[in-house]
Amino acid sequence: MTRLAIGDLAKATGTKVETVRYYERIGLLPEPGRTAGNYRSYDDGDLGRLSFIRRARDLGFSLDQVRELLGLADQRDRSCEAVDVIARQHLAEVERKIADLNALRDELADILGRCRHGTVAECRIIETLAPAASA
Amino acid sequence: MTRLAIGDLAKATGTKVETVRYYERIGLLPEPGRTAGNYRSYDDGDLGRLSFIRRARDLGFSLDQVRELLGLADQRDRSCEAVDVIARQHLAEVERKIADLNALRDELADILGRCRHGTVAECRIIETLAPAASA
DNA sequence: TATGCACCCTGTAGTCACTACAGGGTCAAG
DNA sequence: CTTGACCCTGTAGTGACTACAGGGTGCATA
Repeated sequence: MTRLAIGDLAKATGTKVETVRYYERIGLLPEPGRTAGNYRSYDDGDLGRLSFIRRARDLGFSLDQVRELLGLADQRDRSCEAVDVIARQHLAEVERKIADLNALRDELADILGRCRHGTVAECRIIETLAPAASA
Repeated sequence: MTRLAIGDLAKATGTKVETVRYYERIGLLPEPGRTAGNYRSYDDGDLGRLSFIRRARDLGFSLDQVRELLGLADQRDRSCEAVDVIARQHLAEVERKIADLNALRDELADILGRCRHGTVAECRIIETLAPAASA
């Protein structure tokens, strides 16, 4: 039975120590056992759970979504439909963000393309930002 | 000479009243004059400045970048190179975010495509999240 | 005149997901 | 026996707002 200190757990999952304690504080990780010297002591189950959390975070799921996914992952006999729904919602959200950013990029590129590199007074970028021409 | 109450200014620029006060607090908007009843009183200059801020924010510039752009906009005789640099940096940042999100979308779509809609125990999504199979 | 209502004021705390201290304790190596 | 790496708790900061609580102002209507 492997016992891990918080630093080992953090390193094994690419997490900062403070973040591990933060996840514990918000109830995402269970309170681990303690050593005689009051150090947190983790096992393989904790390692798996934290890996799950980090992987889901890397995929852009919010901590609330991660919490739901963790809850679902434990009910092994249930249908995985709820899991699918969360992932699908997240995908839709990502696609919306991409569309927004694409529009933004086009607008920025357009503005930049019109800059003639003169003085601020005749700068198209500033002009675009201040539509009504004021101070 | 038009005099605007904070609510009018907010409405005219599509801003919330609290946000206007927040911009004042962080020094992005100057402290306006006050009426006898201690209400903030704005003029056209304030309207122009807030419009500028909102437009820049809509284009995704950070408040620090907005602060710089506002400072530059006032130096009408300077070269607009610094303006161009800020905008170019922002464009690069937006393009980086788009690339990241595209990669994320592909990964999510891939995971979702592998879901066979059975039980959680055999769910590909959960499996993908927990690479080492633990609880 | 009273009263209702929309608007305004200040100050503080909450959001999200961490991150960064300050000020201390523990433990193994040299 | 001391040095250094690690650990502990608790609090405050990040960005860009947003949301109260608890009060004051100003105008129209009954």
